[in-house]
Amino acid sequence: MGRSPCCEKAHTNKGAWTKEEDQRLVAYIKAHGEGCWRSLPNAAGLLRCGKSCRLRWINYLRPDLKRGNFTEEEDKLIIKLHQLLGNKWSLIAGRLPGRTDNEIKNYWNTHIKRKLLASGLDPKTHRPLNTTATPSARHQEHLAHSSCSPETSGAGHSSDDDSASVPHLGGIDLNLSLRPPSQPSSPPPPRQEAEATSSATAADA
DNA sequence: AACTCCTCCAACCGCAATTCG
DNA sequence: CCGAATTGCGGTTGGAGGAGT
Repeated sequence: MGRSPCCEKAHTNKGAWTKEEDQRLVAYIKAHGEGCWRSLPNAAGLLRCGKSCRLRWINYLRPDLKRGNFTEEEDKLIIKLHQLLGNKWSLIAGRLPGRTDNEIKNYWNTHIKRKLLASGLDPKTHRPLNTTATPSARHQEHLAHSSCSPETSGAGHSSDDDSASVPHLGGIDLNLSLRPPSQPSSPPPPRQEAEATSSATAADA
């Protein structure tokens, strides 16, 4: 139809963002607000596709981003939320003010995953690993060494049978109005779920 | 001191969901 | 109501920096 396609424009930059690009993007969004990513690059004088601009803003330039190390509480919260929601990073991020889905995803893959592995838990299921099925002993050993703090082995869990129970994190109110993924009672209304999350997010800010 | 391997983070890619003409 | 365009999400990759040999 009359609409032009997303980001197949001839000259769009890729790769790392320059300071100038960042400045342009920030300045534009400050002046005009978020949204309309499709037309933003043109309007802001950026040779990027809208997708790229959105990602850069969400993950890096937004002023309300926390950035920096995750606290022990955030750590536990992520584990618990992942236990409930699975790889729904955007939902998890919705419960962690100042954190982005990408950041949490990275943090999960680099730190938490191995933390769980080191303590003998399957990061996917949050259940004890079948030690006989160890795929790579060397890797495992590596993981065990690298980021295994003393309290790790007991960190976010008590036993396997609590894997589905709603957490009672010390001091952290999850306030989840979400269903665990293992509840197929109704066909997925995905985006609404996200909204419910974000509205709940305000509560723990 | 130089080289190699490993880790981490930012960004890209493709797909699914939602919105709009 | 249908189909195309746009947005958002999750998985994956590439490169920079650091640690170890």
